[in-house]
Amino acid sequence: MKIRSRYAPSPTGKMHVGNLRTALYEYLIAKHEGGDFILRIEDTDQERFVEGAVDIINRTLKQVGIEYDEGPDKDKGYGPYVQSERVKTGIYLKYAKELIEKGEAYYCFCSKERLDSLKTEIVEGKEISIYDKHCLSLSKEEIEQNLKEGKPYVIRQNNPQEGTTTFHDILYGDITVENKELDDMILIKSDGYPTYNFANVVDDHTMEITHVVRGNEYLSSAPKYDRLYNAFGWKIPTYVHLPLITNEEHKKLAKRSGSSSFEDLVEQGFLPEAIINFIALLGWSPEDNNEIFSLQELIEKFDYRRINKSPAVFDLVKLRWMNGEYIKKMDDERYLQMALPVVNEVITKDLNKEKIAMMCKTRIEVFPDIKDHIEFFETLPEYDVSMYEHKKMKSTLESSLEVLKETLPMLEAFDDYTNDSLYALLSGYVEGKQVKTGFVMWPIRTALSGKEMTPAGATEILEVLGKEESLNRIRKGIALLEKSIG
RNA sequence: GCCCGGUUCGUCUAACAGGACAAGGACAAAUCCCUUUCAAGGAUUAAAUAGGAGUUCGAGCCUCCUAUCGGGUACCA
Repeated sequence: MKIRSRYAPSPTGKMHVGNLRTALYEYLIAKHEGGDFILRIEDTDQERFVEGAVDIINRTLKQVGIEYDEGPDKDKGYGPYVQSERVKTGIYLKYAKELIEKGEAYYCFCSKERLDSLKTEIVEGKEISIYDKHCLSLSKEEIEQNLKEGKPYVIRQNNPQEGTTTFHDILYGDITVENKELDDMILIKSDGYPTYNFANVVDDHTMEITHVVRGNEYLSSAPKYDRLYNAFGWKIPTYVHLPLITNEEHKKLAKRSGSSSFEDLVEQGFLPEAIINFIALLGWSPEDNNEIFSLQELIEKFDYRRINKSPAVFDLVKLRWMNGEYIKKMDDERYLQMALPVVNEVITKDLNKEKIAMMCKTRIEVFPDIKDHIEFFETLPEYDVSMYEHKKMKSTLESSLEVLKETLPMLEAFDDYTNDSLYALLSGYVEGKQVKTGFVMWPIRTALSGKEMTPAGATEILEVLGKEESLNRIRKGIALLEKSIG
């Protein structure tokens, strides 16, 4: 049978990485076996609906390269694909009534006040309430009467007080619960909209969904789903409940953490393909030891039976590393396209920006990292004279001063400020002096940059800075050293 | 409270259906090589089966208890 998987987000705001992972896994499961991936918008909660959230979903999927076979704008006969539109077709009410007839559901006219009075205990700030099946005992006449009067009602699932229900999850195996633990959850709300729980079951069935991937938080309500499916006599889809993603403190990744949504990450300079790659590995691993995968490779390798069931910490450090790997592999054209804007933010002088950008390619993990690397090109920072001392280079204040003083006239007399020529020039000096290259390069680089580390060597910096600015900086270095030595 | 889950190096994880006392890989860390500084690249090191019982010839894999983390207990999804 052809796999039909679905991603069914609620348009309530940003795309949380947990949701993205769900979408990705749904997509991979389907595509791995040539199935269809469907997008369905679950907007049954009008209160939480956020304007523009659907756009975010669409944009995100597009950016990461997940294409759906069916969706709101791609009806293949199972539409509509937006639940609020499905409500208008009367589909949910129809099925709810069917359940009532079967005795698996019932009308409930209880007022909010009565419901509140049921809330007996308060544990850790949470109110515990169990519906007492009050309205189950209503007679047919009473129900008719209430309905006729237009009394607001909801439709609740009628769960038995005895026996057990077992449902099956691909990862967690069989989970059995006592039926008395199953509350009579609401299927149809008083505004006529179905609850998520009910809409989900109806839609998954009518859309012939074969595989359902969702967060762990639904594990508890899963048995109730099974009862619904069984009541209708429908085939239960394959369920895959995913472990949650936590932060470093092993707490649920909060919306506010600043890096919990796809957009946040993109804003921080992460590449969509790196994010997808990283997220795929949160709870799943391939058979071999590879870690870098394109979406296409993921499709080929993904086997949902290899999903892990323990919670995963969202490790930003590793994501940064992975992003760096992607940057290194990027072709130069695309790299420059993304790097140049950052360079331009920092460098206003007329310098070779492309060259500057390219220097950073193997040194950054995220594009904004470029800034710190290149600021010295724009302005020479104040630096401490002690920076001229370097054990490994055998560089001291005195030796640095000597090197700078001796190379200055050479550089003044030289006009071909290109890396190779400059390197040849200074190499000549190095040879004549019988010292290590670094012994000469260190003080020059220091004078040019005022930094302990730079994305390029001395001669490259000379080239980019140009003759005039370079000489100025070296003279400044000499002055600093002379003043310090006294 | 009640119900349901999870627990392998600091982190992500591997270990075929319980079978080798070096429990593998990656990130991070440390050391070394290379080097025109720092990276990159190469090499190496340290680091884990939550605790306790039990089943078994044999347990990270099975059972129970404890601890701990999480989820649910909504006219939210």
